[in-house]
Amino acid sequence: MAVVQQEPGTEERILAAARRVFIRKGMAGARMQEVADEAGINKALLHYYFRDKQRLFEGVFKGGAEKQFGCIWNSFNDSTELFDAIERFVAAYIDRMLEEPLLPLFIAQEMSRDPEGLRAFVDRGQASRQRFIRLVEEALAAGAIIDIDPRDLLVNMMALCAHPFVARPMLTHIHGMNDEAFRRMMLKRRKSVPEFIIRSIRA
Amino acid sequence: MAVVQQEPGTEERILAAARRVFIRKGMAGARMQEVADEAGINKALLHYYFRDKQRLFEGVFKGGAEKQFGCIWNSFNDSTELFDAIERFVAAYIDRMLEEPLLPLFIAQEMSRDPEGLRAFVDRGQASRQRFIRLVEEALAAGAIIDIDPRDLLVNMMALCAHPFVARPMLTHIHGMNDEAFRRMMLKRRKSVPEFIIRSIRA
DNA sequence: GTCTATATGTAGATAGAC
DNA sequence: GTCTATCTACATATAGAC
Repeated sequence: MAVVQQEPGTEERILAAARRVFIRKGMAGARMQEVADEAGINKALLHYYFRDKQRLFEGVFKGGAEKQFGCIWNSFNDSTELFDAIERFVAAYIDRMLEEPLLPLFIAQEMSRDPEGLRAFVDRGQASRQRFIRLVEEALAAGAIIDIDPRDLLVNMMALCAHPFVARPMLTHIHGMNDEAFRRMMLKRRKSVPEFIIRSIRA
Repeated sequence: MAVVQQEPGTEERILAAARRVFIRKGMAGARMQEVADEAGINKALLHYYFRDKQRLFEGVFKGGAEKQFGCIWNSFNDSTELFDAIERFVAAYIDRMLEEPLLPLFIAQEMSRDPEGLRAFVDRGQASRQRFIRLVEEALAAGAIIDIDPRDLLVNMMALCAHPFVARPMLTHIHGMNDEAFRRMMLKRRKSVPEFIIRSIRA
């Protein structure tokens, strides 16, 4: 069976458009008309493919945890040592979010609106978090780091990665940055954040 | 003129109710009906006091930067030395947000929706940020800290304070915390975060 | 599958009595 | 100043032709 570069079908165009609109405006702010426009169709057809707004939302994000964050959680599987794991995690997180800078704020928003709903995003990473905690315990046993709660450390790592994206409008305004300058700042942080963390926990 | 404990008037009840609803649901998700209900009045009266939703929103948050974040920015004015400033800032930030845990996410959300709108929240802190940067430069000149971009340091401080509130639904679910457990965690971070930062930058 | 046209529901806003 | 009732606008959703 020959695999050719397909024109994206209507359903895929809808999903892609809906994804962009939902992430930009959130569930509450998104408009079916806007999705239809971006997909190059009309509202009726949108409802033909996805009966209502809720189902469209789920169609876009259900089971998508793997695609959204898989590469980030998996970064823990590539490491056998804590400092290396930290470097890889931060790099994976920032690289992923540079592709879709509005994602962190969107996830936070929707988890706050409907805590049950996007739970899949969280549960998926359970195994990887366990693995991370073990790396911390091993580093502690080896005398490589000071005594620190692994969960606190993970919170700090995610905070240092995610916050600049969440607070992006504030930061860009304060420092008079454009999109390109923001990108450069995040690429610098890709190196400086692991250093910041490791300096803090090294024994 | 005797100052007595007044029953809150209608306008104040509206402002308080609107504030709660806006912060809980965001501008897009908030409903005038819900505000009216919480204020114990009807929609018509709401429009009598504030012509439309936009004006109600501005009535609640315009010029409120001082009330929202004043105590946080001012924390820099109490210190003559960097490490002390960091401790006070983190404590002030976390204490303030424990009073109103949804505020960080709300601000991020609305700044993203309308970057011009809540700019006052940002500009207000300009002088305090300058003061902080000077403290960093002095500490650097005194050989107390390693070479670090003061702006990056400030971003890290805000990240470590704000992120747990932004990601609160995720964290509470992952760790199976209730509200009280979350509060305890943040009170612990009130001490551990400054230590984390200072360990990282100390020369 | 895709469209035009329309129905239904809901939220914001106003009119007018008291 | 506060209410009931109503209007208008808009967003979601459906009917039905092609």
